[in-house]
Amino acid sequence: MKRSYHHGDLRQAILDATLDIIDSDGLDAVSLRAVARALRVSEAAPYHHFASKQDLLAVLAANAYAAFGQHLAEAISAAGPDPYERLRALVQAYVRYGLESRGRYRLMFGEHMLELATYPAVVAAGRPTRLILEESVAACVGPGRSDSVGLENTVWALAHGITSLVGEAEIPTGSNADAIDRLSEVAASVLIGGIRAHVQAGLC
Amino acid sequence: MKRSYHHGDLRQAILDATLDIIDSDGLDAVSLRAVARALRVSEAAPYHHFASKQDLLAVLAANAYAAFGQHLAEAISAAGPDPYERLRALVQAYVRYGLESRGRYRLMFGEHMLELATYPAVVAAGRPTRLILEESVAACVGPGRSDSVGLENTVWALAHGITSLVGEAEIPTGSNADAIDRLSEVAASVLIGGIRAHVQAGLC
DNA sequence: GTCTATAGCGTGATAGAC
DNA sequence: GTCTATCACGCTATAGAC
Repeated sequence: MKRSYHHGDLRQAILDATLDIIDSDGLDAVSLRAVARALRVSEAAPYHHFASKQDLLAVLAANAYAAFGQHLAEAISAAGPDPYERLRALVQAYVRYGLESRGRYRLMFGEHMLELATYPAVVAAGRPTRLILEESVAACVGPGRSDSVGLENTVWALAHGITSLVGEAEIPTGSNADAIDRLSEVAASVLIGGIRAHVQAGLC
Repeated sequence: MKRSYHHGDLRQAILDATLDIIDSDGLDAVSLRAVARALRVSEAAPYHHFASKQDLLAVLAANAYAAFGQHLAEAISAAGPDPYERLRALVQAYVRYGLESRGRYRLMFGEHMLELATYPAVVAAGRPTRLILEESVAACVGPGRSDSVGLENTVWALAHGITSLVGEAEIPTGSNADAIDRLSEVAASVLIGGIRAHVQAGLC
């Protein structure tokens, strides 16, 4: 019986269906009614598994961090031993992923996160991803340096800024992957040069 | 007669009331019905002056660029003659304004701009603001350099990234203005160091 | 414990009367 | 130029069937 969602299958089916909608039609296309329709279930059914649309998105956002973090970690590993080259690869991979999976990226870092920031589970799930950022920056500035949280946030903000502005078509690239890579490349170079100078000046 | 909106007063009243809502309750609080209620006018009345909510927001977004650009220009002027110090002031002013006027900032650079990017008037209105960015970067790299569009976008992305992440509480600052300024300061320093290195390497 | 049916309310948008 | 319906659709809560 395909539609026997009793015994807990519906919860996972809702998560899967919502992710499908996010990937195919974008984050804004998500509505609990659309999810219910896709699963041929009543409009109220999802509410027995998620108290609100926000709760559902919070779970999905928490899940999404794992895939994102793993993607970044792999890109860093493939970049070799030099910490600055690894940082460059991190920025490049961050932007690429954010634009190729725009729905999921917005799910994790979009404007609705102001409300989702109140979910401890979401915040906790995002921590490993930020740890990758921290480690990447720490590897550049060297051990024993004083806190480099400002640098980490700078790296993050730059990667997020490119992803957002290109994703919103404010920086026009015509979805040209090469143009996006070039922009990431320039940004990463500036970042690396800036961090080098910052470290040499003993500001960190 | 206070409520004689005939003869075109209503259009301006709608623009004013919407901006009031954006400033006081945020961009998400805007609805044409709320605007109509505030003006004690029927729910359908706004539609005779703006074909859709998007059209209304597009007009406001176009208007908002002027104030933002002027704010940035003033901050740059007050920073003295050194182009790098002016760039630092630009970043600082950008982030401050974006967070102090978060509703207006999202109106100009938020996620809904993907749709508004199709409005030629909006794109045109945003150009002067981007010109300020271009000139600020050009003043650093010096005249006669080849195109520095990558650097401009890098500066913009960093400023936008900080504004977004702090605004969405992803980078926690507790609305502490000093913490925000410190972050902008570090980011601007990295940016300046990176651009200097970029220029010295002859990459621009 | 799981799902359906229904209803309340807010929103964007349109048609036709004044 | 404005108003009074009216429709379609979204989120959410509640009552009740199984």
